[in-house]
Amino acid sequence: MTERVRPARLDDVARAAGVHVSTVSRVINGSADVAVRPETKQRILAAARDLQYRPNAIARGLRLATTGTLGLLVPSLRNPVNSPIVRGAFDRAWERNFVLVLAEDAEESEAAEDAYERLVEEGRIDGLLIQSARLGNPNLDRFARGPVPCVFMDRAHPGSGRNVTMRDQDAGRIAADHLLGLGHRALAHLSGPDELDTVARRRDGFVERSRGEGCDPLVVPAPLSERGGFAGMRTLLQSDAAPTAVFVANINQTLGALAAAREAGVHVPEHVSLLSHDDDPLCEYLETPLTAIRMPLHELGTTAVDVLLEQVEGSPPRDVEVPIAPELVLRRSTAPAPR
Amino acid sequence: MTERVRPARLDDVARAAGVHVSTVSRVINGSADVAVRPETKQRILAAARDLQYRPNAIARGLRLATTGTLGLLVPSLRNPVNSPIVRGAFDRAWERNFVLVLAEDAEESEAAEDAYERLVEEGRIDGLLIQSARLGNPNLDRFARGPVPCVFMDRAHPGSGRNVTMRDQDAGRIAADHLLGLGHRALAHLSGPDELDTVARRRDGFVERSRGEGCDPLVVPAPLSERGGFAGMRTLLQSDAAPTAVFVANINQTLGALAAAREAGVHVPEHVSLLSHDDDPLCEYLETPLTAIRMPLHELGTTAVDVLLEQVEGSPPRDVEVPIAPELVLRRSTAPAPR
DNA sequence: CTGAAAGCGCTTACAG
DNA sequence: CTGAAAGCGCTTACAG
Repeated sequence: MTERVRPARLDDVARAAGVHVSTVSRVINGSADVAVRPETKQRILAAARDLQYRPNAIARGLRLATTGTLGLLVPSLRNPVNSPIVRGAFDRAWERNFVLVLAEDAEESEAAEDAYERLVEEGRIDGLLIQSARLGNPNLDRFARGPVPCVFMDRAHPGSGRNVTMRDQDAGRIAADHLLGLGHRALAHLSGPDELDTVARRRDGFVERSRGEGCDPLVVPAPLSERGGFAGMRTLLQSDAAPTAVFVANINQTLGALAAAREAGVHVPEHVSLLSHDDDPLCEYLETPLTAIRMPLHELGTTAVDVLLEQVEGSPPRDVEVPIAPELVLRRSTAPAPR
Repeated sequence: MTERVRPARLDDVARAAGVHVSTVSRVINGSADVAVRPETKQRILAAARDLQYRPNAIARGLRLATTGTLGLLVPSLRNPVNSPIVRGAFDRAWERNFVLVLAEDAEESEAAEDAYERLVEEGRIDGLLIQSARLGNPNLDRFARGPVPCVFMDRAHPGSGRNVTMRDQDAGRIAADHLLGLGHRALAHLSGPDELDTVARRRDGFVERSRGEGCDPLVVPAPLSERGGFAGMRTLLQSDAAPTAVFVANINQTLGALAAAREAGVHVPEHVSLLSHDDDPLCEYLETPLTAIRMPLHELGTTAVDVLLEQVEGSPPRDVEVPIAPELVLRRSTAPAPR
C-alpha cells in the first residue's frame, strides 16, 4: 500500500463504492435510519474504511455554517491555576467533538478586539469561552451582544446572563469559618485586583461572614503573583493591628506571603496562620504544607463548555453556578490563635 | 446604526460599492499593485469599512486549501514550565496570522491517534507543533511522514529532521561546571524519564562533563513531578555515596527534592547543593531561593512556529537549535562543597 | 432507495 | 480595468 499524499474525499469513496456522493454523504453521517439498502450501505462503509475517509471539516463547516471549533480567551498563559480549568474545558469540548482555539486576552493591549476580529468576525468559531473578564471592560459587551454564543467562565460579567462560576462566596465563608473556629479574631484577607469579580465574591463571603462574628477583617488587594503576595503580606505584617490569620487569594500570592513572613521572622502557623485559596500539588511539599481551599476547577471547565454548547444549539443563555462545594484541605499552615 | 446580526459577505460589499465580487476580492487581498482604478478601489475600501467586512476564514480556507490554523500537541496541560513555550508559540503564530488549536497528547491513551484524525485527517490545520514526543513512540512516525507539515518542539524525534530544540546538553554542562567549580566531587543528577530526549540530552551533557573532570555522577530517573522529586531525592540521600550536590531536572522535582531533604534533616545548601533546571518566578520566593538554569523557552516557541511555517510555505523540513545559551541564575541553593 | 443540482463564501484564471 | 464562471468538499432539499 502506497502512502497516500492526498486525503480521500467524498468523491473517492463514491467512486470506489459505485454510487453517487450524495448517497455516501447520507450514510456517513446519516442517523441510523437513513433509507439506504443495507448492501449499498455496507459497500460504502467498507470503501470509506479502506480509504480512511474522514469528512473535511472546512468544507463541512462552510456548508453547515458551523465550525466545530470553540474559542478560549484566557487572561494569561502563565497562571498555573488556570490549567485545570482549561483542561476541563478541553476535555469536554474534545469529547463533544469540538476543538479549542486559543486566544490570549492580555490586560494591557487591545487583545480582546483583536481576538474578536480573528475569531468571531472571520467566522472561525461557533462559540467562545471567556476567562479573562475584568469588571468594567466595555469590550466585553460586544461579545455578549455579538452574533456568536459566549460564556463568561470563572470571571463573571455581571448582568450578562452568561456566567459560569464556582461558589466563590462560599469559599470565602469557609475560610472565615475555619479561621474563626481556630479562635482567630484578628483576620485579614490578601485579595486580588478589585476588577476581578471572582476575587470580589471571595472577599465578600469572607468579610461578611467575619463581620457576622463581630470581626472586621483587614483587606489588602494585590496582584495575583508571588511578588504581589510578598508586598501585600509585608503591608499586613507592618500594620498596627497585625493579623493572626490571613486568607490569601491564590497560590502564587501565598508563596510570596510565606517569603514575607519568613523575612519578618514571623512563623507560620505559630505566629500567623495562612490559608490559601486554590489547592495545588506543590502545597504539600512546602516547608509548611499549606492548608488550602480546593475549588472544582476541572468541573468549571466542563460545565462552561456544556453551557456554551446549549447556546450553540439554540437555547437562550443562562447563568450557572457549579454546585460542587469548595473543600477545605487541612494541612499545617493554620493553627489555633496564639493567646 | 442597527446591530448587524449576520456578518457582511463579499457580496454585500460588492453591492454597496456597485461592483462585482471578484473585483472586491482583488482589492481586499490583492497586493498593492492590482490593476484597479483608484476611485473604484476607494469605493470598495470604504464599503468594506462601513460594513466591517472581514473575509470568512472557512470559505477562504476551502478555496485556498489553507486554514490559517496550526495544531499544538502538548503532553499535559498541567506543567507550568510549558507555558512560556506555549506562549511563545502562540505569540508568534498570532503575529504571523495563524491561530492555534490545542490538543493534548496524554501518555497513556491513544490520544495522539485521536488528535491525528481530528486535526490532520479532517483538514483542520496547516501544520502541527508536537511537544509531546517520547522516544520510541511509533505513532510519531505517522506524523513525520504525514501530509501535514510538522515540527517536534523541545522533545525531539531523532532522525525526523524536524526538531526544534534548545541547548540542553549545554545546560547539563553548565550545571556540572557550576557544581564542580564549587568543589563538589560527589555529584548526582535527578533526571526525568528516559524516554524524553530533552531530559536525556541534559543528562548526557552533565555526565560527560563530570566524567571529564574525573567524577562519575549518580543518575536517578524519576517522574517530573513533586512526588517524583521527593522519591528520587530520598533515594539519593540514602545511597552509600550520598552526593553533596544534585542537579535536578525540573522545578516540580526540585520542590519535592527540597521536601525530602528537609525531612531527612539535610540542609540546603550547607549539606547538599541543589541546582534546578528551569527557572520560574517562584524560585525566588522559596525558603532557600533556588539557583537555577534558565532556558530560552519563549524563543523555543517562536522559533518552532517560524520553522514550521517554512515547511508550510514549501521548504523542506530541517532541524534547528535555538542559539541562545542556557543561563545560570545564581541564588542561594548552591554553595561550596562541605569539607 | 438513489441520483442530480444547488449552494455555503470565497479566489482566480479567463474573457472582454 | 472589470465581470462572469468555475470550483474548493461538502450537505440537503428535490426528483424520480
